[in-house]
Amino acid sequence: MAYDLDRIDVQILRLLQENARISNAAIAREVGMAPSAVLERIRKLERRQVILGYTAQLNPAALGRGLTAFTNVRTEEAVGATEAGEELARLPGVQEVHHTAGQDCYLVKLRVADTTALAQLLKQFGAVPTVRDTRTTIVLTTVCESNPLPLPDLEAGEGGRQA
Amino acid sequence: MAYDLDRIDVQILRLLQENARISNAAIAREVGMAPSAVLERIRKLERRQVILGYTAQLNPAALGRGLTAFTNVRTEEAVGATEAGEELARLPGVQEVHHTAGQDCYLVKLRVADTTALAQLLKQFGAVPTVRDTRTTIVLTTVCESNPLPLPDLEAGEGGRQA
DNA sequence: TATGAAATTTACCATTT
DNA sequence: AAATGGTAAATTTCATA
Repeated sequence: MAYDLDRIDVQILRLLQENARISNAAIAREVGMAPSAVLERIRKLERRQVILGYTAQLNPAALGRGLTAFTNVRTEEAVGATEAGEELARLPGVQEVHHTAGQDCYLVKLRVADTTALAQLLKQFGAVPTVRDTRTTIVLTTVCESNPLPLPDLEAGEGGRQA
Repeated sequence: MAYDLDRIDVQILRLLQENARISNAAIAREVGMAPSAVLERIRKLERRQVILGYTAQLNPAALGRGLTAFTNVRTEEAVGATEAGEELARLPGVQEVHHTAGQDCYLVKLRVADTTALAQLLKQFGAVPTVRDTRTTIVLTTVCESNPLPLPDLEAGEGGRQA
């Protein structure tokens, strides 16, 4: 159930991960197939949610969100509940919310303009029910973000055909 | 210098962030402009690095990387140095590397298959010069990832025309 | 910077193998 | 599943405003 991808699927994924705006025809040339066949594979990958979507990577600093931070949010939620996390995720500037093992904690990735905006956002965190406290780590420099996901390198099939 | 974007640029960015594979023509229809004008704006946004690229969002679990973790890596580097971070960033499975304030620390986002693969990757971290120790937090569930970056809502210009 | 027209390329769909 | 072929649509360049 995990992945029934063949070599061509992986090639297509690699190309799309590298440049999501590449044309179908260009993909077809790269993989040595007819464009219609490539299109059908892409549609299938989308349908099976191997591809979740396509997005432009925007420069946060150019858009007035030059400050990145990670905040650990401790809550008093029941075990396994994620209501607080979902509420945090709705606040503008919150980019990721992960529920972590260890303490009853969320790890939240933030994009804000400056420390003033950070303070305002953290204040909003405090207003979310069950939030007990927060601990924030400010990012000084980002060495790398959005490294590509390593793709399996298959010689041929991988277990079988695709559905 | 930060952003000389007008309302139409922001509209274009919003559409591309939502679906990077949207056609030029569709963008043009949405913003009420000729496709050629939209194309030129996109090229300019790319040139000015407001748009950094376009990427497919892939499902890590479907690609055999169902385990997400964040690792704090403490190093003995000189202040401001990022060689260790750059080396960490080259290891397959490392998706982000941020240099953080507070301790001499990197915060690293990982995508691995399972705890065995995690152990192997952390062992590689230990082999990087100046790395002193690591502390890893495992993600149980991800409430949200890749929330869109909030875009400025401009009524008209914002300071002036674009370069 | 925007438009509109023209040439090229692409996407899409029905059909065949 | 993949290729083919035909039509509509989109991309891109360029002249012009």
